[in-house]
Amino acid sequence: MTSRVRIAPSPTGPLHIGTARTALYNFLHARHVGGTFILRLEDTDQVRSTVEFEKDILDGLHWLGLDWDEGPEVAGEPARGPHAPYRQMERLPSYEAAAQRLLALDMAYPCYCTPEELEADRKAQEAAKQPPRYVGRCARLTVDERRAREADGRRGALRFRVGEGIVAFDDLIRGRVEIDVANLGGDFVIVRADGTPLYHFTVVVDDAAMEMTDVIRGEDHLSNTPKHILLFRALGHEVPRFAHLPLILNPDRTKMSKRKSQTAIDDYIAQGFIREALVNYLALLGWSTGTEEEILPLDELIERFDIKDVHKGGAVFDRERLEWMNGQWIRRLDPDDLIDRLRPFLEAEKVAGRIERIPSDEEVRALLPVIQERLPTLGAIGDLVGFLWVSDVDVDPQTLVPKRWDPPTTRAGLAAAREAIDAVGDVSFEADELEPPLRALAEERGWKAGDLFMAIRVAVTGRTATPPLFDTLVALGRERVLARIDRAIEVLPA
RNA sequence: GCCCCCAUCGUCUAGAGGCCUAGGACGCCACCCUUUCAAGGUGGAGAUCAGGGGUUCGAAUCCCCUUGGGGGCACCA
Repeated sequence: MTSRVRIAPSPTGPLHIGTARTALYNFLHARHVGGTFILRLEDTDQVRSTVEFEKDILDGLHWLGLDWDEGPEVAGEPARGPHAPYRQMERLPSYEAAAQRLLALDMAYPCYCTPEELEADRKAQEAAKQPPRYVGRCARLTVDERRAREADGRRGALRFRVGEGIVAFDDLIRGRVEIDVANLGGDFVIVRADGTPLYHFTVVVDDAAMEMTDVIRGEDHLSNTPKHILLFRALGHEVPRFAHLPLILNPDRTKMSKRKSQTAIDDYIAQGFIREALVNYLALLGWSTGTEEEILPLDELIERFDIKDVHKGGAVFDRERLEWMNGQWIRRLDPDDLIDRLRPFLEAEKVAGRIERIPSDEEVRALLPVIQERLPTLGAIGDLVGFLWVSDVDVDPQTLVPKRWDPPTTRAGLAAAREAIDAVGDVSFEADELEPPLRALAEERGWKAGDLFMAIRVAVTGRTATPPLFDTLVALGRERVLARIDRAIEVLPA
């Protein structure tokens, strides 16, 4: 049978790094083995689920290039795949039917315990240093007793009988795992008193209905797997294979969380990380090719990926390494592509008031040779060359004076440089034409070229670190260079 | 508290009994290149392979124990 895998996010928050990685691994596995990648929305938590988050998650997965073969309808696009709907709140009847079946088989029973009773049980167990578990108060209720409680107006939640014994399975990544049913915490609730189904139940009903063959998910579900296996069996369905991925960790090695790390894919996108880098980085967080290659495009990842090579230990998310990889990928982008991707960031700079005008594609293209290898992220564009698109720059008199120079020398240097630059003229205002006269000037006056260049750099950009000076002067244009040097001379202390 | 999982440089990792006086990458430090900043190049510091027992002629690699870390035990997902 061909392999069927899925990503089943819950729209209770923006697309999370961990969800993205799980989606990626499922996607890589599906594509590698020629299987089917399914997207299912688990929105049964009505309180926390929103359509905004739903859209955010879908957009994020698309952005990453993780396209699914089967999934829910979105924005007018019909659902894809033979198992629609792919949104759990639209599948309520199937959970209801499954619940009725388990009830009829007495594999599940209504539980009328109140939250207070349950809470009291829990406290007592905690005090006795016992693991929390459902005590089974409603497990043996007779039909009459149930009827009496219903007559009292009490609505029962539905609990699944876990029974006893050992549940074992062969995890694709971890090997054989055996868990005693006695450690599951007793009979667990599968349907709330209000009739809405719970995660452990819906996930199994759907995985069964959608014919999933491999369930690839985070290690945090490892301990829950026996519950799922029990449910698959109770439902009379074949149990899929499981693969539990190592967790992505905060620097303190706890499960990656919003509180301690940046977890929203949106934020990475907004900062100018590109999909190739994020995908490449995430793929290598918990898996490796076994070789020393690390810059790998998606098609290459698909070709090399094997679920059996996934690591067992958790991996700390290292933003520095992601940034390095992002730089690697930015350098590999085609000019037109880079220009397109830079545009939203230039617009954002404008909106934020950090630049006054958005440059044309041609302007940006001319800059590419000197900025492409200097961008760790797309968002760094403003910081790098934003001085090009503002009318004036603030020049700090202190930094304007090179370390080995004093104000008078700087004044003389800038004045002489202005003259030399002016002499180059408009027509030949190019890097190759500007450099010789300025070097000659430095030599003639006995200045270190670096000092003279630094004074000019600060005068025209307001900063000490910029792309190569002559390219910068050309990008600025003759008029502005001359004007900015004039202004700089004015701010110099007397 | 109970159950489960995990354990190689600070971090991501290579390593599936001898090729390991443990390799690569990020980060860090030098140097080279160089007008600054990057990029690139070269070199360096950095892991007694968590510790202890076995098995074996031989163990980072296999087994056991200990320790440490993590995850799970909801009418959340």
